[in-house]
Amino acid sequence: MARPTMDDVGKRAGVSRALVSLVMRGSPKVSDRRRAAVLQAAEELGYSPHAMARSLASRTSHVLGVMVSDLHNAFFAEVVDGLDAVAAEHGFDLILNTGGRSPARERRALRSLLSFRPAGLALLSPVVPTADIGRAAEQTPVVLVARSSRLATVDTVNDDGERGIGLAVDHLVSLGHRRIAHLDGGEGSQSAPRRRGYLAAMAAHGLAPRVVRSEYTDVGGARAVRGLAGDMPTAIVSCNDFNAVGAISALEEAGLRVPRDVSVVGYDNTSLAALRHVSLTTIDQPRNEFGRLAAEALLQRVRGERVEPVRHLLHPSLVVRSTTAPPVRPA
Amino acid sequence: MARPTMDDVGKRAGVSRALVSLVMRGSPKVSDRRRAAVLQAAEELGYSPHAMARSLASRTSHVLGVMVSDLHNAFFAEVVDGLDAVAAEHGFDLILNTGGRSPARERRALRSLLSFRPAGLALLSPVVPTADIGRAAEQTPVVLVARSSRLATVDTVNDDGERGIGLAVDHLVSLGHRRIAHLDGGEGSQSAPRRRGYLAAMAAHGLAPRVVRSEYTDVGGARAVRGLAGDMPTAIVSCNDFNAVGAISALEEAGLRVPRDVSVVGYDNTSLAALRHVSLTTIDQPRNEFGRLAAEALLQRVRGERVEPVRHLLHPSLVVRSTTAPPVRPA
DNA sequence: TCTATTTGTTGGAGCGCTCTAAGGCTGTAG
DNA sequence: CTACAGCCTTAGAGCGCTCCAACAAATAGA
Repeated sequence: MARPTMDDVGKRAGVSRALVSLVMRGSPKVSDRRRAAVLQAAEELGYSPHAMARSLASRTSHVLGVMVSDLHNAFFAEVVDGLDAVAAEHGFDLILNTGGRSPARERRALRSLLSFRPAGLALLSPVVPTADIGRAAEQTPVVLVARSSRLATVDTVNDDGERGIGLAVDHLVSLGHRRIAHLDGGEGSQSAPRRRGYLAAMAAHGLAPRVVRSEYTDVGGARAVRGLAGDMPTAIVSCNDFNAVGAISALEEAGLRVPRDVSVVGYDNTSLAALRHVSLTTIDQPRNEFGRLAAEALLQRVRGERVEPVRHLLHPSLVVRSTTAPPVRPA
Repeated sequence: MARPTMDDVGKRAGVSRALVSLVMRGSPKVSDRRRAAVLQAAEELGYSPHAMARSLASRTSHVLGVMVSDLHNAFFAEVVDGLDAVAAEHGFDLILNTGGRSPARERRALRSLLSFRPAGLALLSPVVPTADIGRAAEQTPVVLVARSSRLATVDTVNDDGERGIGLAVDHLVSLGHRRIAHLDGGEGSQSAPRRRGYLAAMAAHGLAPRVVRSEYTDVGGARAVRGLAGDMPTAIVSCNDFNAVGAISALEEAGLRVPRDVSVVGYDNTSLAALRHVSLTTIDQPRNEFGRLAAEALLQRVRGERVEPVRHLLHPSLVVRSTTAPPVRPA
C-alpha cells in the first residue's frame, strides 16, 4: 500500500524530485523530452500528487470548508450542489460538516473545518453567535448563506424574502383579490422578512392585512385554515410550500375548491409544488445560484480581487401554476 | 494572518514542541502542570492544530472521501447526512465531490478525492467502470452505496428492492386484491430488481402479473394509468412515489377514487408521501442508515477489524397510509 | 546509599511536497 | 578558445506536525 512519491517518479524517470514537481504543476519551463519521461514514469507507477503535502509545502489551500445544518433539507443540499459546481470548475475541493442546528455542535464543526486551513468557508444558515463567525473570518474568508450579518469581514448571500412575498401578493391583487391572508412561519428562520413583505405589499395596495400564526409544516397550514373558518379570505399566501399544501387539503375538507373559491400561493418551489397533482403557484428561490454565488464570493477573496464585503440579495421569482385564479365574486 | 504553530505555543508555555504535540493529542503521559500551561498558551494564541500537517506527519488520515452524483437528489443527500453523522462521531471529516453521472467527471472526482489520501472512500451510485473502482480500492478502503459489485475488495450497501416490492404486493393481496399492476421504472437504476420482485411476488401468490412500462416521474405515472383505461386493475404498485402520485391524479381525473376504486402503493417514502394531502402507502428505504452503514464499513477496515468484504442488503419496510384499502368487489 | 524502574520531557529525523538560489549546459559572440 | 547569455535542472531548506530514541528526574527496591 506504500504509494509512490515524487522521489520514486524522479528516480524512475532519471530526473530530480524538483523537476517532477514542475511537471506536475504544469510548468512551461521543462523540456518536452523530460516532461514526457516524467509523465510516463508517473503513469507506470500510478503516481498522483499528495494534496495535503502539496498544500503544506506551498502554504496555499485548494479546499473550501462548508458547514450545513443538515443535508436532509433539500434547500441546503442544492446550495451545496451549487458550491461544488463552482469549486470544481476552479480546482477546489469541498470539505463538509454538519452543525445540526446546535451552537455547540456548530462550533465544533467550525473548529474542525478551520483545522484544514481552508481557502474559504461557507456557512449555510448557521446558528452560532456572530462572535464565532467573526473569529473564523479572521482566519479565512467567510461567506454566510441564508443568514445576514453586519460583520464587515464576511460576505452574505440571501434571498429577498420580503420581495418574494410581495410578488405573491401582487399576483393575487392583479387577479382581483382583496381579502388576502398570510399564514406565517412563526419563529422559523426566514419567517420575519416574509411577514414584513406581506404587510408592506398589502399596505402598498391599500388593503387590510391579516396574519395568521402558523408554521412551516402541512399540519400547521391545515390548522391555520381551520382557524379561518367563518371568515374565509379569497386568497392565502403561505410561508412555504408544505404549509400551502396543508392549507389546500383543509380547504378541500371544508368543501371549498382551490382555486375556484380560494387561491393559494406557496413559497420555495420545492419539487412538491411542481407535481401535477399539486401544481402549486409558488415563489422560487434560486437555490443552486446561492451556492454558486457563495463559492464565487470566496474565490474572489482568495484571489485577492476584493476586500470589501459583498451582500447578495437574490431576487425570488413567481411561478404561476394552478392554485391561483380570479376570485368568483370580487370582494 | 500568520497562524501560530506548535513552536509558538511551546515557546510561550516554556516547553518543547514535542510536549505540545502530546498535549494536543491528549496523551496521558504529561504532567498536569505542563498540560495546563500548554493549554493556556494555546488558548491565548488562538492555536489550533493543522489537520493536514498532522496527517502528513502521522501518515494517517481522518478524512473520508465521498462521491455523489448530485446532491439535488434527496436520496443521496440523506445518505451523506448519515455518513457524516457516523464520521463525526469518530472524529472523521468528509470531503465531498460530485460526479454528475458522467464517467469522465466521476473519474476526475475520484482522482481528486484520492489525492487527499483519505482513510476511506464512499461512492454513492457511481457510474464509472468497475475497473476504476477496483483501482481505487487498491489505494484505500472503498464502499459502494446503491450499486452492487462482485469486487472482493469493496464493501457494498444496497436496498433489497426485490423484497420491497414484495412487501407491497403482499400487503395488497392480504387486503383482497388479485388484479395488481406494476408501473415500472423503465431503464431507471433500481428498476430491474423492483420489477423482478413484483413478478416473483405475484407468482408466489399464483396471480397473473401485469407490468406496464413507465418511468420515475409523476407524468410517467399518469400516462401509464391512462394506458390502463378500459381494463383497470384494482391495485397499482408504482416504481416510486412520484410515479404513484402521478398515477393517483390520472385515476381521479378518470373519475376513480383512491383507495375506494383503486389502491396505489409508492416506493421510497419521500417527504412527499408523508404529506397529509397525499398520505401515500409506500415502501421506506432507510436512507440515513445507508450512510451510517457505509461509514461504519469503512471505519472497520480502517481499524483493521475486517478484511473480507461485507454486503449489506437493507430491508425496506412497508408504510401503510391512506391510499390502500380492500377492493370494493373482490375480483 | 546505590542501582533499577518508572515517569516526564526533549531533540532530531522525516512525512511528501514547494520554492529559492545556485548550478550545468547549450549556443552564439567576442 | 573564452565569455556570456539564455534555458533547464537540481540541491537543500523548510511547511507544521508526529514519533522515536535518548535522557533527566523522581520513585522504588535492595
